[in-house]
Amino acid sequence: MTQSEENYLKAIYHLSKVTPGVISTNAIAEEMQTKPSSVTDMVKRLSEKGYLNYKKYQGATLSDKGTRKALMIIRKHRLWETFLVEKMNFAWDEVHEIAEQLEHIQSEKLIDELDRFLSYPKVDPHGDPIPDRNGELKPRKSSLLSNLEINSSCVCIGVRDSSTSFLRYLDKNQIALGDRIEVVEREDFDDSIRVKIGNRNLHLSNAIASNLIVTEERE
Amino acid sequence: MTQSEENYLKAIYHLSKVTPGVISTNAIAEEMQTKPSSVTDMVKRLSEKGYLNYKKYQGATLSDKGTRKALMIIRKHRLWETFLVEKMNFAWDEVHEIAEQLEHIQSEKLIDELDRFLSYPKVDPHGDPIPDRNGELKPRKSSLLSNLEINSSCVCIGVRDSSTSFLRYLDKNQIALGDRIEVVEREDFDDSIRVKIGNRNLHLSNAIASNLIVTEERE
DNA sequence: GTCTATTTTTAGACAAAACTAAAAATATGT
DNA sequence: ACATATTTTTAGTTTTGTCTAAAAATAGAC
Repeated sequence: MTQSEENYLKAIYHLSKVTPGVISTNAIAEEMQTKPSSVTDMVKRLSEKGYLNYKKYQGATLSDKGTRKALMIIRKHRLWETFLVEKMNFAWDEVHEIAEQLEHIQSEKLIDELDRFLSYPKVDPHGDPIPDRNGELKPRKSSLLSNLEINSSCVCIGVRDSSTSFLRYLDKNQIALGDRIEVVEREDFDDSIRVKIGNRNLHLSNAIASNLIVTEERE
Repeated sequence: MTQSEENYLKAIYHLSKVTPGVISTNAIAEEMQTKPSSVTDMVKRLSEKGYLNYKKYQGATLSDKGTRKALMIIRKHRLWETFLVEKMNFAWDEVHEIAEQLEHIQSEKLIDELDRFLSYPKVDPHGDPIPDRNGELKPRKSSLLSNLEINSSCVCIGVRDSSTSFLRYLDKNQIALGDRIEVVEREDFDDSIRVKIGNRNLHLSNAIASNLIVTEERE
C-alpha cells in the first residue's frame, strides 16, 4: 500500500463522516486537491485491491477492509499529533503536516509502543478521538460551551440552535466549526463568558454559549 | 529533495568513510542494491543540484553541500534509533529499518526537539556518533576487529553492516555493544579468528570480523 | 421526454525512479 | 601496444501518480 493510496482512503473516510453514503469522484478530487480523472484511476485501483466498493459513474464507499485500514491510518495520525504536542513542545496548530508524514511509517509495534508511551490517550490535541488498536473508536463526548470551566480549551464542533439569526451571529463574529476556543473568564452576575478564539478576545452571552456544542479536551 | 536522493547521499557518505576519495558507480550500485545504470542517472541529478562533484566515467565525491546534507540525514537516523531503543522498548537490532523510514521526515524543529527530549545523546544504540545540529561529528578512533593483532584487546563499539541478518547473528552469539573482545588466534588460510568474549571462546569468520567496529584498548 | 449542463471516464502524455540491453570508455594482461 | 575484460553510460521501457483534452454517462430544466 503506497502513501498515495493511504491518503485517498483517509480522505474518503473523512468525507463519509460528513456525507454518509456514496462518495462522488468530484468530492474526492476536491478533498485531495487533484483532478477528477486522477481520482478515477486511484479509485479503480483501490477497488481492485478490495478497499472500496465502486461502480462506474456511481461513486465509491469504503469496504470493511478499507474502513479498517483508514482507521489505522487515523490512529497513527492522531497518536503522532499527540506525541508532537505532549512531548515535542509543538503547538496544536503546527502538527498537522508533520503528522501527515509520520502516519505513513510502517511498524505496528512502534504505534502500539507510542500508544503506551502516551498513556493510551482517548483524544488528540484537536479533540478528535483516537481509534484503539482494534479500530474501535469512542465517539467524542461533547458538551456546551456554557458548561466549561475557566481556563479550559475546546473545539467548536456544532450548534444546538441552527436558526438563521444565530448562524448569522456566528458569521459576523467569525466563529466557525473547528475553531479552538479558550474560556478565559466567567461573569457571575449574568453567566456570560470571555473567550479567546485565535488571537481575538470575545465576550459571549450565556444564550450564545449555551448554543455552541464543543468537545472537551483531555487535560 | 526526494527520499531516493537522500538515500543516495547517505550511501555515498558511508562509502566515503570506508573508501576515502572518489566513489565509483559500481560501488554505489552495490551499496544501494540497484543497477549501475540507475546510479548514473541519480548521480547526474545530484551533481546538477550541487550535492556531488561528478565527472563522467570518473566517479563522484560529496560536495560541501552534499556532506552537510548527508550528516543531517545521519543525525536524524541515529536520533530516531536512539528514540526507538530508549523510549519505545525496541531492541538495538530491530531499529534500523524503521529509522530508515523516519529519517526522511521533514521538520527541523522536530529533530531538535527530539535531540533535547533524548538529552542530547552523543552516540546511537550501535555506538555510532550522532552529528550535532551544526553537522559536527566527534570521531572516535576505531578499527575493524579483522585488522587487530593477536593478543590485542578491544571493545565492540559498532557495526559496519547493520542489516537485520547480521545483527541477529550477533544476538544469537551474544555479541553486544560494549563487549570486550580478546583476539586469541588467527587462521592464515581463511583469515578467520578465534576470540574470547567474557569467558566464552568464539570462532569468527573474516566476513564477521570485518563487520565489527572496535576501539583498541590499552591494557 | 427531450435538450442542455454537469459529472465522470477514457485516452494519451509526462515526470520520477527504476530496469534491460547495448554501446562507449577505461583498465588490464601479456 | 594490442586484445580482452571490466566499468560506465546511453537508449529505450516500465510503473506510479499525475495531468489535459475529449468522449461518454448521468442529472436537471422546461
